[in-house]
Amino acid sequence: MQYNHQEIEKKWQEFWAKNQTFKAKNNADKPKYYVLDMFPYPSGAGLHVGHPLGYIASDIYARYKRHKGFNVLHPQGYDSFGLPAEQYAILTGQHPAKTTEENIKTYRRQLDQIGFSFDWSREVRTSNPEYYKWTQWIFIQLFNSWYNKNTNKAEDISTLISIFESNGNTTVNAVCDEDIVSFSSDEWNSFSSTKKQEILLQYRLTFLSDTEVNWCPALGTVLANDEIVNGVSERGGHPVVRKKMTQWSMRISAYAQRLLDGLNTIDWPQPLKDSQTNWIGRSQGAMVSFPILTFPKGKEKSDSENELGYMTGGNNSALLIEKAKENRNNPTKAESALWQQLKGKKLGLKFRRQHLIDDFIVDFVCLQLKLIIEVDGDYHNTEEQQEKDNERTKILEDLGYDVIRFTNQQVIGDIEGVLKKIKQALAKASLSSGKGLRDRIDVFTTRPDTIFGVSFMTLAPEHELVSQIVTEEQKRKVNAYIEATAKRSERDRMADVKTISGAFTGAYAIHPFSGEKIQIWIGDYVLASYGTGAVMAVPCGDQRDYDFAKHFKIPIPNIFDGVDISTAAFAEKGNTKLTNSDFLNGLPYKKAMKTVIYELEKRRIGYGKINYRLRDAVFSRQRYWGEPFPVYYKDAMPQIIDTKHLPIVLPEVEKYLPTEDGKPPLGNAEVWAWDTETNSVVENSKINNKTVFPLELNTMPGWAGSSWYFNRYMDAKNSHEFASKEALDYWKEVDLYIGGSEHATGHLLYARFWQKFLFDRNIVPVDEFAKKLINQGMILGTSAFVYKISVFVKNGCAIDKSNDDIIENIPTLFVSKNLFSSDDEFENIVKNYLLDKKLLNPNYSDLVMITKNAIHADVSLVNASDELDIEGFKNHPLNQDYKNAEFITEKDNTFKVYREVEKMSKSKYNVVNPDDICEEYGADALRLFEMFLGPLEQAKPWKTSGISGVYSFLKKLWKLFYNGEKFEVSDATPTKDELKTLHKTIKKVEEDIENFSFNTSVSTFMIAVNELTTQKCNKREILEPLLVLISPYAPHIAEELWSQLGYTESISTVTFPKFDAKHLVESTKNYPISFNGKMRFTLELPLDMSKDEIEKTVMAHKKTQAQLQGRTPKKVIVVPGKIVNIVG
RNA sequence: GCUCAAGUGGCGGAAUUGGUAGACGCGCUGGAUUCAAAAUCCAGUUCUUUCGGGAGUGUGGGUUCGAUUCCCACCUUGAGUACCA
Repeated sequence: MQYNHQEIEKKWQEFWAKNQTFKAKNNADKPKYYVLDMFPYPSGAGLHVGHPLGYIASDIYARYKRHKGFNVLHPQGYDSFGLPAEQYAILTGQHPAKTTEENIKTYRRQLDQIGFSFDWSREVRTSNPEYYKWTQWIFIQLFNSWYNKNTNKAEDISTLISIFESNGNTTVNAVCDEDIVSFSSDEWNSFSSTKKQEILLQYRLTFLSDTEVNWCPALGTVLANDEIVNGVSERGGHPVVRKKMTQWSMRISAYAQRLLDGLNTIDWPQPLKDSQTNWIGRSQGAMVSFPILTFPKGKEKSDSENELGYMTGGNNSALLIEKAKENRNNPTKAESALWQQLKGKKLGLKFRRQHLIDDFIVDFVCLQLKLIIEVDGDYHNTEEQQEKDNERTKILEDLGYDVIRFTNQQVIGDIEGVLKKIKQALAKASLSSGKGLRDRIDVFTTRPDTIFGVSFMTLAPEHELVSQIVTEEQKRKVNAYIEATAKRSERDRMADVKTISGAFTGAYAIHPFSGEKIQIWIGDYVLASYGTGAVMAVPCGDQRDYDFAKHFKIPIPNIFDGVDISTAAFAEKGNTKLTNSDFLNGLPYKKAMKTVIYELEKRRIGYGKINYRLRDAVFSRQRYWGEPFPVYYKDAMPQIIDTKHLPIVLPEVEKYLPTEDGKPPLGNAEVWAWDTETNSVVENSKINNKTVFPLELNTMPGWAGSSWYFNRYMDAKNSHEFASKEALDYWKEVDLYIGGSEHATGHLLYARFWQKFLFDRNIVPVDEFAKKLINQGMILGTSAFVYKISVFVKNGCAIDKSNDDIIENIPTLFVSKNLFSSDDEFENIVKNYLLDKKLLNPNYSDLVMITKNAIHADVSLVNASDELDIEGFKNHPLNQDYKNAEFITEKDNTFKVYREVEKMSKSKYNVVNPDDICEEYGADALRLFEMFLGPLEQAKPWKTSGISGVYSFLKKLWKLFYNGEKFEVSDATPTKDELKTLHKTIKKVEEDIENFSFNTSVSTFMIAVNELTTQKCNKREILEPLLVLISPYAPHIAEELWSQLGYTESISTVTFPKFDAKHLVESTKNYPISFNGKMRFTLELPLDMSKDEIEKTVMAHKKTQAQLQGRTPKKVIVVPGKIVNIVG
C-alpha cells in the first residue's frame, strides 16, 4: 500500500472532530499547560503559507505537552471586528457580519485541513454579542475604578467617593487629570450630582476628555499612535492631522511603571521587551522652574501692581508719606549706589525706594515679587536695634514679604556680590509667589546636574507662554517663525532634522541658582507634546542645544572638567567631573544628580521627577464594526448602563459611512436610544431626555476585544460570568504565546494593561497574562522576474523614417536570465536576435537603444530550476499583453527567471496557497516543511521546490512499516545500532522541542529514518516510539501507522518515549588529531585509554610522523574523549 | 542619528560551557532502472591543487595548545525607533 496523504489526512481529521480528541477539561489530575496563538483577523484573502507558521509551531508544542502528560488548553478564535469588513460594507452595502461569517468559514476550512489540535468547543469571536458583552463589562469595571497611588493599584470608585465625603480631595494621591481643583469634604457634599460626576470622571480609569487626536479624514476615524507610521495611517497610507475631539480614553499611564517592571518577570523576546520599554519611555530627571525676568511694558501693571495695589501703606500712611519723600531726597551713599543698579528695571523687575509698607518705610521693594531690600547703617549693629529689626522683619514676613539685608559696606565694597544675592532672592521669590505658569517656565530635564551649563532656554513655538513674553521688537520675527513652522506638517518637521531654525523672544529668564539673565528662544526642535514643551538648553552637554547655540551665536559655557567642547557637545554621563558649577564643582554625574535634586527641592525651585513617554490611550473610534459602548448621555454627562442589561448590541444602519453632519456611523442608526424605564434600546424618536436618552455613537477600537480573549478561552461558554473563578484559578495564564512581533506596542501592551487592571480588581489571579512569548518570523515569498525589453530610438538623428517606423516590427521580447551579465551584453543579444529574424533593419540598428525591464511572473509558472513555463506564462490571465511575445531561451531551450525574496503579496504574484500544498503533498508535509525552513523566530523565504525533501521523508517513513504492498512489523529484539539510532533521536528531539528548535528536529527525523532504512529495521520496539516522536510534527501519518500497528485509541496522548543513555555508550572514540589546531586525520582509540597512552599511540603513528616531517613537537595536548592537538 | 539582531557553499540552513566547519534538505553532476518520462535507488558536490597537500565561517587585530563560538575596531545587511530634553 502506498502512502496516500489525501486519504489518510481526511480520515484522521474527521476522527479527531468526531471524538473531540483535543477538547480540554477544566480540571484534571494532570498539570495544566496553556498554548495560545494570536487569533487571526479573518480577512477575505484567506490564508497563505506564511500564516500557519506560528500555528504549526504551537500545535507541535501542544501535542508534545499532551504526550508529556499535561492537560493542554489549545484554543483558537477570531478577532473578527475590523476595518476591512467595514470598508467592504461601505462599498457594497453587505453587512460586515455577513462578510466576516464567510471569511471565517474559509479560515476554518483552511485551518482544519492542516490538522491543528485546537479545542474548537472554546472558539471565541470578538464580534459575537455573547463575547463583547464581557468586553463592555470590562469597560464598565474600568469606568468604576480609579488608580490609588498610595496602594499602587486600581480600586473601586466607591473608595474614592468615601474619601471625598470625609476629607475632600486634598489627601487623595491618584492618577488623574491635570487640571484638578481642590475641594473640602463640605464642598463635595454640597456639589450637585452633575458636578460630582464631572469630578469623578477626572479620576476614572476610562474617562471622557477633549483630546487632541490623530484624525484621518480619508478613513473618517481617529487613529492610535501605533496605527500611524511616518505621519500617515498604517492602513492605506492616508494623511493624518491633529484635531480636538471628545473621546473616551484609557488611563494606561497609571500603569507605566508596572508595565515596565512586569517585563522582568516574563519570558518574552528581548527585542519585544526593548520596544515596549522604549514605547513607555521612562526618563528620570527633574522638573526645574525658571522665573521669567522680563515682561513687556504694560503687562506688569495690569498683572501685578493693580492686583496688589502699590499703595501698601497702613493706617498712618498720610503721616509717613512725608517722611518717606524726605528720605528719597536724601539717600545715603550706599542707598544711592544700589538704586543706580535697581532703577529702571535693570534687573528686569520694577523696584520702588523708600516705600510705605504697613507702618514701615522700607528702603527698596519689588512689589511684584514681594521682596524687600534693606541697607543698614552702622547703628544697626547695636543689640537693641537688631531686636527691633528682627521684629520688623517678622511683621513684614507675615505680610508675605521676603526681606534681605545688606550693610552699607557690603553695598559699597561688593556691589556685584550684593546684586547676585538679590537676583537669587528674586528667583526664589518669583517661584514661591505662587502665581502659576504665568511668570515662570517649567522644564523637565534628565540632566539637572548640568544646570550650570544653561545659557538659554528654548520653548516650542506652540508654547502658550510665547505670546505673553515676546517683546514688541521681536514680535514680528517670532510670529513669522511660528507661522512658518505651523505650515510645515509634523512629518516635514520630523524628516528635516538638519536645518536649525528658531527665533529670540526678547524675553529673559533667571537662572534659579546663579541668578544670571538667560535668553528665551523658540525653536521647532522642541516638541510641544513632550515634557512641558520647553527645555533648559545646555549647549555643552546636548548636541541639539549645541547646534542651536552655534547657529545663533549664543555662548557655550563649558562645565565639564578637562573636556574639549570646541567641536561637539559632551553628552556622556560617566565619571567626568563638573566645573564652573558652584556647589556641584568636582562632582561626577551620579553624585551631582543627587546633590542638585536635593538642592532644587530644598530651595523649592524644582523636584526630582520621572517622566513617561506613554500617553493615555484613546478608546473611541468613529466606526461601525466595533463594540458599542454601554453608555448613554444625560445632561451631557455619560451614564453607564447596568451590567445586567448587557450586551448592548450593535444596531442596524442603512449606511456604514459617517453621517452627513460628521457623526460616527452609529449616527445613522434609527433604533439607538436608551430607555431607562424598560432598560432597553429603543427608537431614537422616543428620546425625551427624561427617561429615554441618546446612546454613545462611537465604538471601541480593535484592541478592546483582543485585550482579554485569552481569559475567555478558559471558560468560553459562560453566560453569567466573564469566566468562572474556578476556570481562571485553574488555567491562570498562558504558558506559551506565539504570534508576530508587529503587535509589540499595540495588542501586547494593552493586553498587559487590562490584565493588570483585572488583577487589581481581583477578577483574574495573575497580573501578567503570558509567561512565555515567541515571535515567529515572517515567511517571505520568492518572487520570480522575467526580463522584458524596452526599446527606444535615440534622439537627434536626422533620418527619413519616424521613430515608430523603425521599431514597428520589434515584438515584445523576453530574455532568459543566464544569457547576459551586463546591460551591454543584454542589448547585443537582443539586437543580434532581431537582426537574425529580420525584425530590425541593420541600417537603423545603431539608432535603437534596448534596455531591460524586470517584471513579476507568477511563481506557480516556475519550477525548482527557475525555468519558466513559457506557454503557461503566455496564457496566464494576467499576461494578456504577452500572448504573442517571443522568448530568447538558453542553449537547452529553457527560459530562466531571476529570483528575489520579497514580502508575500498578491501584487507580487508570489503568494503560495496552503490549499495547493495540502492537495499535492499533504498537511504533514506542509507542517514538516514549514518547520524545516529555518529557525522559528527568523524571517525566511519560501521555496516550494524544497518540499519534495520532506515529502520523500514521509514516504520513507511509511516504507519502514511496509514490505512491498504488505504491512509488516517484526516483534524481534532490536539490535544495538537500532536502539542507538532511536535513543539519540529521542534525546535530540526532546531537547529541540524544549528549545523551540523545530527545524533541527526535522533533520533529526530524516537522519533516523535514513539510518533505520539502511539497517532495514522494521521492529515494533523501535518504530512505535519513533511514531510518537514524529506525531506532533506529522500527526496524520503517525495516527494512521499507529492504528495499523493495532491500536484503536488516538496516538495523541501516548506517553513520550523515555531516553535511556545506556544505548549511546561507546567504547571507542574516533579522535581528531590536529596539528597547531588544524585537524589532519582521525584515529580510532578506546575511550578508556589514558592520556599518556593516547599521546604515545598518536606520536608513534606514521601519519603523525609524516605531518611533523622530523620536527620535534613543542607540546602535545590530549583531551581524553575529545581531541589531540600537537603543537610545533 | 540611536538601539538591537545578524553576516558560514549555488540556495535554506547545521555546529557555540572554545575541541573533526558545512549536519539535514533543495539545486546541480554522473550512474542504475525505463522504449521514454515521472517516481525510485547509488555515487559525487566549500574553494584550490602539481592529488602530497593547501586555504577557508564579512574585514583587520587580540586572547588561547586550539576561535564560526570569547574580546576590540571596522564594514555590510536587516529590524525597530526617531528632534523624548
